[in-house]
Amino acid sequence: MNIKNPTGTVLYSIEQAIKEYRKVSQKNIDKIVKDITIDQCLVLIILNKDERISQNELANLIFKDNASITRMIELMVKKDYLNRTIHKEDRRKFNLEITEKGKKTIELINPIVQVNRETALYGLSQEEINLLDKTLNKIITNCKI
Amino acid sequence: MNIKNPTGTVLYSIEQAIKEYRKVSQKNIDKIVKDITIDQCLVLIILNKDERISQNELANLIFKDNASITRMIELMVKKDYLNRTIHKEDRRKFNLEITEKGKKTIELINPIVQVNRETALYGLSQEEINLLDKTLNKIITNCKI
DNA sequence: TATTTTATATTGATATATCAATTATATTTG
DNA sequence: CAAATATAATTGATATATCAATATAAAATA
Repeated sequence: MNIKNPTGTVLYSIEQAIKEYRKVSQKNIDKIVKDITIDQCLVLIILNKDERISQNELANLIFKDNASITRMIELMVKKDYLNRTIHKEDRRKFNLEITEKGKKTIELINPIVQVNRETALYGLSQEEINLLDKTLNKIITNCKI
Repeated sequence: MNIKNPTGTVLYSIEQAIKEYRKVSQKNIDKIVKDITIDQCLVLIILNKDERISQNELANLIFKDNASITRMIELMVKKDYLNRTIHKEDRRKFNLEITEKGKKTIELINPIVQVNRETALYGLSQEEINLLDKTLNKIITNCKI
């Protein structure tokens, strides 16, 4: 176990890993796009795959509260990354549409995201990654019960 | 790889694991102590081991910004978990002292923290945990470079 | 159909995260 | 020793996290 771990559990290492990853990722994004966070990037990337996704689903996908998503999207609309229009079939919902600026931004950040992931996982074998994922999912299941 | 992973990388699972762990941990703490967060608990636990620690060091240990620590401690003083006095040798620093209420709280939360960790790691072998820690530390090192 | 329940999203309050600028004190260096 | 530099912590501004309460619309049910 790591010396610099004041709790002595691997759960601390999990937190540390994700924090370091987020830090380096944000730093690399900042070099290319000035006014976007990694979570906002993730929103763009997810919407780019399927624009019909609701704010609710989006919140679940990126582990955020509905309230947080509301405010994130507000900002992203203000910064012209997204358009928001009322959903015709279900008037409680909204359509989230990626703007031209949003699309260009996705093009810019896609390679960075790739590099970030490769950087973080450098030197890990596929087997090691699979095992990591498997163990983490055990923990996720344990915590959900 | 997990179906419910929109990014397709294990880094998403890392984030998910720590979020679920924090959620269940906070829920269990709430049952016993009303007005404390898991990060504030961690502050108490760390200070309980060594009260001579500075705010700076504390921030690094729990992956927070100096500014965040300042405000967290402010609150913890207000809620009577900590006392804060000026450091005599270095007048830029402060002594952080756990109050009686803080000490009682530590007694209350210690068993919960244990249970939380056991819950999260239930069914994992020691070997599996060691490997997890090792892999995570590779990622941490990769991101720090 | 009217009422109740559920789902989607917003708002308000408060805490935390992050960055940059600032204050105060210590340490280093010329 | 004086000036420059470094360190510890705070403050301000803005974004995000979280919880509870609310508004609105849709779906279920009596």
